[in-house]
Amino acid sequence: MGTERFVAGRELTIGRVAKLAAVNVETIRYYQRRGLIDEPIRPSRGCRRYPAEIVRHIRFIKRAQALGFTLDEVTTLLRLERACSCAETRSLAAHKVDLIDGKLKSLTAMRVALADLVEQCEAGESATGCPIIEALSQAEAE
Amino acid sequence: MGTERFVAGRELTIGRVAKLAAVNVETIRYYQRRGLIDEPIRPSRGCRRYPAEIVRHIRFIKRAQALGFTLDEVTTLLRLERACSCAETRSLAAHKVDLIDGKLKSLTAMRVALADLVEQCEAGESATGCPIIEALSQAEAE
DNA sequence: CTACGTTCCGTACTAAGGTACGGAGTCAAG
DNA sequence: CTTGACTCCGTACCTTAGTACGGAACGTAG
Repeated sequence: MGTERFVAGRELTIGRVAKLAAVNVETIRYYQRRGLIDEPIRPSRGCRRYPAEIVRHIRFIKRAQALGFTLDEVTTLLRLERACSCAETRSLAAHKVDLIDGKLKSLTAMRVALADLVEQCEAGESATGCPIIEALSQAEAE
Repeated sequence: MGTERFVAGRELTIGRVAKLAAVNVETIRYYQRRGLIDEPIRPSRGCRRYPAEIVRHIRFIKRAQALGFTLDEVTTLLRLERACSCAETRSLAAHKVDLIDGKLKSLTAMRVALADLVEQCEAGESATGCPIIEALSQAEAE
């Protein structure tokens, strides 16, 4: 059964970190490989022990992702955090807002077009066939 | 008269199809592998000849993609087209609209959160550090 | 006939963000 | 000491929608 023993200094095993941060163990290893989180000093023999802080770190990454940042951008964000570069951080975030606006625009257009088709289809307005299929089949539409 | 043995000019090489449909030759081969377009009967020796119709087919696929359908869904769409299943098609499209709505919602939330942070950052409201970094670092935010 | 351009075909690679696997090593309880 | 869970590590695989590559066969203009 459970074999976790907490040594002085609240050091965690990777499994415990994974549980606390609600991610997969493999994800943590992946983040280490990508340089997103520090790899703790590994005893020449034995398992790594992580400081409790690492959990906060992983949650930082996850929150950034939830805001639409890629892991590459998170890497930058972490660098900026260390450098206390507020202006650069802001510019990165502002750029991200622009990207999101672009996505919103095209997604909205998509939504309108598709919802229109569904509505036409429901209204049975077409004499010849399914309006959705017809729209897709149009030679020059767009 | 010439070198074309059958119905002059109606049959196309893959390269011509690609040009007419504005896609890569490899894309056509890829669609064939995925079963999205019919593979023309290949002469035991020699290159395949495509009916002009295939171009309309590929454009159908591209338009469906532009509306947010994945290629798997396009496969279904093509099946529904053949089966003339208007109701099923509509249900697929309606489901897609719902998915898009979900994406729009989360993207909008993302946009609001990020734009707020950028604004706070510009206003220099934080005494302690970059509001963006701070927000990401919050232990229990959200 | 020859040269050059296409086509054919399988395989491998791309991005992004992980997940899965297998064998060996480690750890702590009983 | 044994057992069983956990960890380590590299590598392979997943998704989606293609793109790239390389050698061989084809096909057509000159």
